[in-house]
Amino acid sequence: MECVNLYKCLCDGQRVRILSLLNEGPLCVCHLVEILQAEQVKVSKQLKYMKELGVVEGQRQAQWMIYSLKDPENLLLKENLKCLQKSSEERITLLEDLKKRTEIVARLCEEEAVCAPSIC
Amino acid sequence: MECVNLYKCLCDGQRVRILSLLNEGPLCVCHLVEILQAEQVKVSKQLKYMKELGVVEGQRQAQWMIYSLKDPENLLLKENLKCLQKSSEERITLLEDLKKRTEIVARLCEEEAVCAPSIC
DNA sequence: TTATTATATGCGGTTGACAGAATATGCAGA
DNA sequence: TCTGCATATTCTGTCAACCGCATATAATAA
Repeated sequence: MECVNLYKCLCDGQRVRILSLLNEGPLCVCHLVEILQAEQVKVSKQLKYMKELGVVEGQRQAQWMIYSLKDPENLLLKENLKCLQKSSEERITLLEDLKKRTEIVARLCEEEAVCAPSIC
Repeated sequence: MECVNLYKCLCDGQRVRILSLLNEGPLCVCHLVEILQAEQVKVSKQLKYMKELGVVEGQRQAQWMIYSLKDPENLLLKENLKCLQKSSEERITLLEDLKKRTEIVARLCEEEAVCAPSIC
């Protein structure tokens, strides 16, 4: 993946939040929508945009789409997320997102939800 | 400066090269043009773009404009440049640019050029 | 003043990104 | 098969970004 493509993703606040979430592990669209409190269409379009840039990838699991980072080891992405989560104006939002994610994942595992195997 | 603005700068190869150069210290437009082997108009426009985003700033020195990073200590920028210079596809280009810069700066100091005080 | 060098701006056109609204697809269960 | 849920795509319009070209400004030197 070209670095420039990664930066194209990072230059939008909502995409940063999505990447920060996916950095912790795969998630399906409906949970992203829930965490970000955004419209489904918008989230879906952001994911498509990042997919075309080779930054994320999606995998169908029954009627859900599970998205994940294409290269979870990508140093450039990880460094940026670390930086952003530490000291930016976005810090609070990103940390709250991660907290919500933890709750959702716990809930899914407990309920043994259909999409759980890919996420937990 | 908002992080998003920095990423907007980084998502273009030529701007990355300019930032990598300015990270070593101020430079005037004509030397950027020389190093990047690009048209003056284009470089000037890139600088204007980054100036409006609050990432670089310019200062007139006689008939030259000396550009520099607005916040030379910005961690996010420095980390990204370090990453890019180390392990990316752009590595070779960036390092060659820095080499050319060293030569130019040495030349300017030796010649005691008018713009030297701001650069050396 | 005029000429020269360095740099910036304005204009027309093209492409890219994003929004809102509507519609389509894919899958599962009855 | 029909229904419902989750997700994606298409369309239209708008605004941002970028290009090439021409021109303007700013400072200096002659």
